[in-house]
Amino acid sequence: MQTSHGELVRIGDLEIRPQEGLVLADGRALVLSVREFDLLVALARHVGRVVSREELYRQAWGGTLRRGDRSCDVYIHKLRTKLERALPQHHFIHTHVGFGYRLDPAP
Amino acid sequence: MQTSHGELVRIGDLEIRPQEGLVLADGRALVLSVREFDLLVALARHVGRVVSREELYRQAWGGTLRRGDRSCDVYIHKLRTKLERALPQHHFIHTHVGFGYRLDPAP
DNA sequence: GCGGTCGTTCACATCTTCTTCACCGCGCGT
DNA sequence: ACGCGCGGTGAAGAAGATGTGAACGACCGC
Repeated sequence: MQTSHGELVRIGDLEIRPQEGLVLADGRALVLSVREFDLLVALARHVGRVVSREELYRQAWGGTLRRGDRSCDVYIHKLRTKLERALPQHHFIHTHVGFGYRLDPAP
Repeated sequence: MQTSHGELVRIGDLEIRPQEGLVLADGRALVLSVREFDLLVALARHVGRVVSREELYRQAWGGTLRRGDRSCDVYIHKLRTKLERALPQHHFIHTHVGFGYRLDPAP
C-alpha cells in the first residue's frame, strides 16, 4: 500500500500516519480499528475526490465488493462517528449518492 | 498518492471530472445526482453548441427520448438551479427554442 | 471459560432520486 | 382574441440508496 518511511498525511486537523496506524485529531490520538483505519487511509489517498465503494472496498478490504455487501457503508458510519466526536465542528466524509464518498475538510 | 485524475473538463469556473462524478464550482464541490451529472457531461461534450433533447437523452439516459417525455426539461431545470446557486453571476445553460440547449460560460 | 473487541450481516428508518403529472406563461399563426 | 406548441416549474408517489442500531459468531488475552 504505502511507503515504509515517515509518510504523514495532513487533512485539516487530521494527521494520519499510515505506516504507524495512527491518527491524530487536533493532536489527540484517535482509537480506530484496523478496518476503520484502512478505510480512512483509502479515503485520504484521494482527498477531495469522490471514491466509489468498490474502490474503497478494494483498498481497505481487498478483493471485490459483492453486490449487497454493506460493510463499507457501516464502516463509513463508524468512522464518521469517531471523527465527528473528535472534531465536532468538521464534516470530513461527504456522501455523493450514486457515486461514493469524498473526504474533505471543507464543508 | 495517486495523481492521475483521468479526464478533466474545464468550463469557465466549472471543473468536471467525469470519472469521479464530481463537479467543482469555483473550487467548491457541487452535489449532483447521477442524472444531473450525466446531463451536464452530455452538455459539456458539446460546449458552445446547441444539443437537441434527443441527443441529450441518448447520452444521459440511454435509449430514445419518447414523445411527450419531459424528463430532460425537468433535469435541465434542476441543473440550472444548482449551477445558478453555486455561481450566481453565470448563466450556463441556454435554451434554443425548438432546437435544444447550449452550455456556454459566456453570458 | 470469561469478558472484551472486532467484523459481518440483518432489519428497519430515513433520505434521495427519478418519473410523471399538472398547470403556467409565452410566442406564434389565424 | 383564440388555440396551439413549447418550455419552465412545482409537487406527488414509488423506487432506490444510504444511515443506523442491534445481533451474532470469531477471535484473543487473561
